[in-house]
Amino acid sequence: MSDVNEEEFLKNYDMSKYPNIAVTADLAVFTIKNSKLSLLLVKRGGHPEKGKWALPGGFVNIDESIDDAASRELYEETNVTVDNGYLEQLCTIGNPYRDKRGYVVSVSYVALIPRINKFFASDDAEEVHFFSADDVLSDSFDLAFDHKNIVRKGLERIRSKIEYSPIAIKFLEDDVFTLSELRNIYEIVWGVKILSSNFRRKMLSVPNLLIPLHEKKVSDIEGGRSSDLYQYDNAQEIYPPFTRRSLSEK
Amino acid sequence: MSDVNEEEFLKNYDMSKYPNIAVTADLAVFTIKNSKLSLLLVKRGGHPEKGKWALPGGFVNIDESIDDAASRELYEETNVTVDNGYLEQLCTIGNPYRDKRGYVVSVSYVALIPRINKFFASDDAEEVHFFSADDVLSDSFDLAFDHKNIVRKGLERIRSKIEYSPIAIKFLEDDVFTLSELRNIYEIVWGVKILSSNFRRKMLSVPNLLIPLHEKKVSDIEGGRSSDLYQYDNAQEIYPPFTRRSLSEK
DNA sequence: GGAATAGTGTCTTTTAGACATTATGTA
DNA sequence: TACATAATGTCTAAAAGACACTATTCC
Repeated sequence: MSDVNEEEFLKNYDMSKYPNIAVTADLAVFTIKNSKLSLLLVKRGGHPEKGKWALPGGFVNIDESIDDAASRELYEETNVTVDNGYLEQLCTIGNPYRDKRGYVVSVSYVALIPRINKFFASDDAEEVHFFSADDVLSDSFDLAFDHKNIVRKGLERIRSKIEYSPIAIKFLEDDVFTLSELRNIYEIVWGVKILSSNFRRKMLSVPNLLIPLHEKKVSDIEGGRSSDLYQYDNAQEIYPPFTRRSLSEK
Repeated sequence: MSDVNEEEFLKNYDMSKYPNIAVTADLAVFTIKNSKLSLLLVKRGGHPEKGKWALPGGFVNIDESIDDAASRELYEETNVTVDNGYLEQLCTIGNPYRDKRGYVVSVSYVALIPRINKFFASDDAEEVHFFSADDVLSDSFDLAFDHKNIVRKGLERIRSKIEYSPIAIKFLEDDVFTLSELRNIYEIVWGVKILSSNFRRKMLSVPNLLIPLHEKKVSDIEGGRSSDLYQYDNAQEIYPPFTRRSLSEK
């Protein structure tokens, strides 16, 4: 091989010599809806897997990062944004068999968002809906491609990550909240009952996790003592973690 | 749009309409060498970034999964296999700027292998070498592409994962080992000193982690009481985790 | 007052940090 | 015997599980 420099090498470089691989960004977007952990799905409007429910997502463009593609595709298909939520990469699946169109790599993400009402289908999506995560993972629910595996993995990611990271707060609809509301998130995500006194002690013992506002929540429809309000401070971790291992089933 | 069925749709499907994106599998392969956590790097034999040290890896073929490509590329470039080690996906980076050749997505992996002597450069690699992980991450060490970010992330993945997963054992060269040898792995990976009595109590308290062989290790070069030998059983997790937070610097 | 939920206090168990003591090998 | 490391035991502290009890709020 002749001793070309890098500039020369790049000038004649032919990217098309590589296999024809397309890349999608797909998102498992979770929220709490009707006291259930729920997942945002879109009904596919086009082939393949037409008419099946699938994770929102789509092909990465040549001029954007995969992370950017994830946000864009979510917004284009469902009009949902993760501005007040949490978004992290989950895993990447790539093999010749998962998509009949050809070799399609899926880079998947997990998102946590507060419950919202402003979502509606557009672009390729024929319909958009939040489903109970349990329902989606049941045998009778048919998801497009290998998206059920991604959902399973995403769910486990969330269930384990709220143990040591304060991201459960991202499910809350207001930045001012009560300990009961936060505890409720944990109970729903884990499907367990948590003793409120122990939960309180734990959360308040984490450095820089919660700021007490010394205000009471204005009474809801419920009977019972009104609760103190808190705000998220800036803790990046919950240490020691708040584990779910020894909690009893709900 | 006419109402074609899926078969018809796929027959005329043109994958080349998607952006020209290439996918690589790249590996951060760690081992313990000279009592240091070390990382396997290859010196790039071709453009771009020619002559720089880089993670082993390469382009995914059209007929293989990304996971398979990772193992294959590692073997082709370095003749290293992870048969007795551990391999997991780390993260995926994709944007238009990270590779001058074009849009190249890197799917990265972390591997843990016992110390080996049987590695040598082949294929694109001009040279193969294990470097101290600390050296690689120092400012003065120049790595190709954004591989330093991957190394940083891989190192943190390992340091946190050995807390709650028994993968530290994958660093050991023999499937029969002493508690001191295992403790030594933790001390090196975390850069801390661990009290042997507490380490012993912890490890032996994890259900199904270690099988005592009721044999002594045949004396090494050291003076001191000879130690009991153990084997890994089948525990998939260390719970409660063995945390590094309160350990003192080495 | 009764029901429901919030908040406080306390007892106990589990787990881990620190370190003393004993055991067993080599030089 | 001196020394080094392994193994055991013990004291203490941190953290969490369980639960009793008090405080508010709505009806």
